[in-house]
Amino acid sequence: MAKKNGTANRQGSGPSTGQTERQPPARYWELIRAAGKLFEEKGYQGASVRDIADAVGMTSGSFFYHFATKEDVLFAVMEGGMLQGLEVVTKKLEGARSAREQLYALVLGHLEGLHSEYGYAHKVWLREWRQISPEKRAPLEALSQSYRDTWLQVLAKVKNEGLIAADIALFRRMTVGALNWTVHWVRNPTPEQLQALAADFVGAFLNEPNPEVRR
Amino acid sequence: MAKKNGTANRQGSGPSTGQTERQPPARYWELIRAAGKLFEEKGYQGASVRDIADAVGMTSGSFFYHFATKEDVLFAVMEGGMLQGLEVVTKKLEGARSAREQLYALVLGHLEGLHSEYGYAHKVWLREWRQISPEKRAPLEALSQSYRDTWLQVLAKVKNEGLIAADIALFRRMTVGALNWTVHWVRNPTPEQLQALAADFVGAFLNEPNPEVRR
DNA sequence: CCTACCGATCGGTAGG
DNA sequence: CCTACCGATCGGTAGG
Repeated sequence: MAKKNGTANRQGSGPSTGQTERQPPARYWELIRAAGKLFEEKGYQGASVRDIADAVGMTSGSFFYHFATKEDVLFAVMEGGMLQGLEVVTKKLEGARSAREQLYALVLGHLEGLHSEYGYAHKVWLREWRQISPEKRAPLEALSQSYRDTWLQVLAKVKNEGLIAADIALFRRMTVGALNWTVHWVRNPTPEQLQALAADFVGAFLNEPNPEVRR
Repeated sequence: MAKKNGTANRQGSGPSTGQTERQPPARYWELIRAAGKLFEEKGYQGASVRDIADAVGMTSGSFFYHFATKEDVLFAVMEGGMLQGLEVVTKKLEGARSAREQLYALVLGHLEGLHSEYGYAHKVWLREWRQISPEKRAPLEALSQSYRDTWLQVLAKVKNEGLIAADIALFRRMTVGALNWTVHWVRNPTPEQLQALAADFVGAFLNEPNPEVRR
C-alpha cells in the first residue's frame, strides 16, 4: 500500500522475468526498519532521507526507488507497527479467561508493543502522527479504531463485573494515556519487569488493595 | 537566562541611555509566544526562524538580535510555560483543604495548564523535550522536579487517608500520563467542561462509585 | 539501484 | 532591528 515499485510489486502486477516465487523485498523492509529507528531517535523531520539510505548502505537517490516520498516510509513504519501490535494483542487475549485477566493481557500487550525491539514503530506513531497528511490518515485511523474497539470490549466486561465504576471511554483514555507515558520513564525493561509493571498498573487502574509483597 | 541581548538585559547590566525604568521587552515575549504557537502547530523542526520572525513582523536576521540560537527560544517557551504553570497550581492548591480536594486541584490545574490559551507551552514541552540539548536541560529538569514534588506531597496525603492503594510514584505517573494524553482528544474545552473532566478523572483515578447524575 | 544534479530552504552572520 | 548574504542540507528527479 505504501509501496512504490519494489520487486514484489512488479511481480505482483503481472508475469515477470521467469521467477515463479515472490522474492522477499528485503531492502524494502530494511528501509522501513532503519527509518523507524531513525525517526524514533531524531524525529521525522530530524532524520533525512540520506540518513535512512545510509543506514542500509544505499544512496539517497535509491531510496526513491522504494518509496515515492519520505512520508510514505513514515506511513509504512506506522502501519507495520500497528499491524504487528494488533496481532500480538489478539493472540494474548485468546489465552485470557476472566475479564480481569483480559485487562491484564491488554495492558501487558500494550507495554510489550511499546518496549519491544519493534517499539520504535509505536513511539513514532505517538510522536509523529501529525506528519501524516490528512488524506493519508484514514487507513491508519481504521487500525487505531480496531485497537480501540478491542479495548472497549474488554472494558465493558470489566465494568459489568463491577471492577470499575467510571465510564469505560474515559477509563480507556486514562489507561492508554498512562501506558503510553511509560515511553518517558521506562528504559529497556526485561520481560519480567514488564510483567511486574503490567500487574502494578492493573492494580492501580482498579485501585485494588495491594498484594502482600509489593510495596 | 535564555536572553541574548534585549533591551532589558542591556539596561540591567549597567547605566544606559537615560531610561531609569526597565522597558518591557515586548518584542522578546512576542517572539516567545509566536514561537510557542508555531512549534505547537508545526513542530520545532517544522517551524523555521523565518516563520517565527514573520509572525511578529520582523526579518529573520532580527530574530538573532533577541535569541542567539533557535534552541534558545524553544528553551524560553518551555521555561515560561512551566513557571506559569507552577504558579497557577500553587495558588489553586492553597484553596484546597482535604487531600481529595487537593488532588482535584492538581488535576484541574494540570488540565487548565494544558488547555488554556498558553497551553502551547506545555504541549511543546511534551513533544519537543528531546530537542533541548542535554547541557541545557538542567534548569528545566529542576522545574519539572519541583512540580513532581508537589504532586508527590499531595499523593502521600491521599494515600494516608486510604483513598489509593498503589505506590504513589506509580500513581503519579499513571495520573500525569492520563492527563497529558488529553492533548490528543480534548479540543478547546470551556472552563466548565474542564471542571467536569477533572471531577471525572479524580473519580476514575480513585475508582470511586459514580455520583448520581453522571454516567 | 547509482550518479549527478536541481531549486528551495535552512540556521546563522557581518556590517551597519 | 534591517539588508544582504553564506555554506550546508534538504526532498526529490533525470537518465541510465
